[in-house]
Amino acid sequence: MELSERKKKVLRSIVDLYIRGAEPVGSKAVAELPDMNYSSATIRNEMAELTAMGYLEQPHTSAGRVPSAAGYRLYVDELMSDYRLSLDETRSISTAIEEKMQRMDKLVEKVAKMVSQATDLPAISMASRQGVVTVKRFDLILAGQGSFILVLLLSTDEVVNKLIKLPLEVSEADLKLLGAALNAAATGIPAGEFTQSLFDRVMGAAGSAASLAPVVLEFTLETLRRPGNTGIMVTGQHRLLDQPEYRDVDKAQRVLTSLDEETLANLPDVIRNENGTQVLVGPENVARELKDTSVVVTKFDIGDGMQGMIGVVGPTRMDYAKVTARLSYFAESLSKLFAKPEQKQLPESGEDPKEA
Amino acid sequence: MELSERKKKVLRSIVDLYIRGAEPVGSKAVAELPDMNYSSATIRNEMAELTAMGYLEQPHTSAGRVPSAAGYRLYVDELMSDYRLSLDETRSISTAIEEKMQRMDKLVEKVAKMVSQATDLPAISMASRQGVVTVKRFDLILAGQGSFILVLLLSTDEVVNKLIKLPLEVSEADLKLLGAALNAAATGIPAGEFTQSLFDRVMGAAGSAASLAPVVLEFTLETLRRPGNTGIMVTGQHRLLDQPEYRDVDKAQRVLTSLDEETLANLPDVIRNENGTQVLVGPENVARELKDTSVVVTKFDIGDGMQGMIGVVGPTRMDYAKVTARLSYFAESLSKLFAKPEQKQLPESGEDPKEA
DNA sequence: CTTAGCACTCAGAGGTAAAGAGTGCTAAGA
DNA sequence: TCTTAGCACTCTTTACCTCTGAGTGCTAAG
Repeated sequence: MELSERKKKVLRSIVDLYIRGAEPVGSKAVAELPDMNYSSATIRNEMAELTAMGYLEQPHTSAGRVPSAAGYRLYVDELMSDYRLSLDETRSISTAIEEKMQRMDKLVEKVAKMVSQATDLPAISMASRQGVVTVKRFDLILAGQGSFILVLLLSTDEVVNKLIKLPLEVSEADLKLLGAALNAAATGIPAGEFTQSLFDRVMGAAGSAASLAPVVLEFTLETLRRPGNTGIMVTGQHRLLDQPEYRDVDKAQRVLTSLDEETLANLPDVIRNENGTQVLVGPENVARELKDTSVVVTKFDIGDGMQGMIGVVGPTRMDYAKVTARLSYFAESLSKLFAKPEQKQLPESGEDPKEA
Repeated sequence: MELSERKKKVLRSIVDLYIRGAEPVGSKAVAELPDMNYSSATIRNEMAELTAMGYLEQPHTSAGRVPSAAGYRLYVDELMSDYRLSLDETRSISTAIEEKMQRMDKLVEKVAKMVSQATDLPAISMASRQGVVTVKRFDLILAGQGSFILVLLLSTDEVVNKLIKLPLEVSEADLKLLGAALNAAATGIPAGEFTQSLFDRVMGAAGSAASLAPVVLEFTLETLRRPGNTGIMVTGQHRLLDQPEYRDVDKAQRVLTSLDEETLANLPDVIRNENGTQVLVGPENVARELKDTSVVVTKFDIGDGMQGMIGVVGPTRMDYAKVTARLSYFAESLSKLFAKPEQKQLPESGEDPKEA
């Protein structure tokens, strides 16, 4: 059954008011809104019906109404007015993002921090690699007695390296031989196709350097297999305590705990299919602990088959319009940033360093 | 003035009781302890004196006593009984640490998680490089049209790399030339001595590849300068809310906020000089917000001029004996783990990969 | 269909009294 | 001289009460 225009207006007003005030909304408050041309009694009737229909709830008889999960759902899907970012907001977001940054995952993490700050809520973030990765090129560099550096250039243009120390002498010639063998047999091969026969082939071709091959191949396999996900990061947990609904320590505790743990690990599954910004309202959520908690997440591409996800966790009452707006803007900025890094200065490049 | 044995005993009992109960301790409770052979009145007298001496405090007239900062200090320094880790505890700690791990900082972070779990308190961690770093060796690898990989082997045996993309064609010969120039002029040089004349020298020696030199040198300088610190990580914040003293949301909020922020940035300074496990009691602490909060930290060497730090943050009342024991054990295990990695399997080596 | 009015409900604030914990001091006992 | 029992006193905590105010649902009039 479709809601009347007036009901929608009332519902929207209630959610809006509740978002600001975090307190049950009474008929009078709604009636006093500037563009609400009905008396509180009329509003009361509408509210009674909305309650019967399940869009509103009443904590106790003499309290105002609070939106139910269904109410929020409707609000998010249909009623929510677009929140326009002010010029100031966009500006500060943009300049913050443009800061030169290095590692992709660090960047996403850093952005999450900014999101958390911008929304005054805890933020979650994740960077993940999508699709299959292969090695584009192997390089082996002699690095002294019994040690050499293995450098892998991946199909994603990531560069990965490892210093390998062995209890046996390694010669330049051996490395060359092994390098050639690897580049011939193991480039362009996804982790799934690293079979025994591949190992054999490389070892055969590597001649005197055959004994080095297993170490190298194993590391390579490990690298290719490495789940592309950087794991979910959570930042700004403390901001949750700013929210009136978490003045109750036990509640806050429960939510914070499930944020910290691996509870969020299955979040990606929930989100995977959809694209863009999406809102998970309370009960729809993964963990039981997150009952009156909502999650707003957004996904974005960052090129080279990598994907990022940033999101915000907060009370179901949170200001969806604002949060969604901010989040989308961040995501978009990030996508753009990664889409055309070549337009930047010389020293800019896709990849990066930093080690153990 | 030295305390009488009995006073010490009373003080220790009070701290112990307070650690368990988180509530002011009365004379009766102390008198009822099994090995306390005095009546509550006697204890009361002792307590009055200890209060006068500043080791105890009284929240209000009719409440029991609470240890003052000085009281804790004394407790930690002299009175605390050794907490012996049970076999179970050591075993679970050891096996957890022994898990094969990759990046040093990730490892330290992971250990922090375990510490947090083991102590039921938030944990902080940091990995830092000590002393001056130089480049041991430069390598340049051609990686396609207009791009090459720069690989730096550092004095710490870390390997750092960067994929550099340039809008100009690069030849194998150029790279060789540049590599030679770099290895001749810029190895063994700390960041502080990267002068203009060094730049000039490399560029002069690089001939046709001179144009590539600035990018490479800048990145190198950046790498060497990069503060060795991985930044302080905080895990398990939510556990703070388990502690009765943080049932007050505002308080918890304040502490959590200052944990999250850069407040901890100057913690290293406080700790730098000392070695081993140390306890910072309340007021001694860095941030004002951490007033009735204590920090127990421990530092340990992990070879190659790297140092680690793990610690625990909790109410001043925390169980110092237990926490200190756990922490020391973790630190020791980590030190050992890093001290002799060669005893492990072949593929084990000092360094590692992963990029972004 | 809208609105004014009214009786009713119920959470929360404020105030008071009783209970309970712990103290300091005094005086008696070892 | 040191220890301990006893007691008056202080002060927090808790329970309980009342009162207030917000908000409701219903009814009847416009």
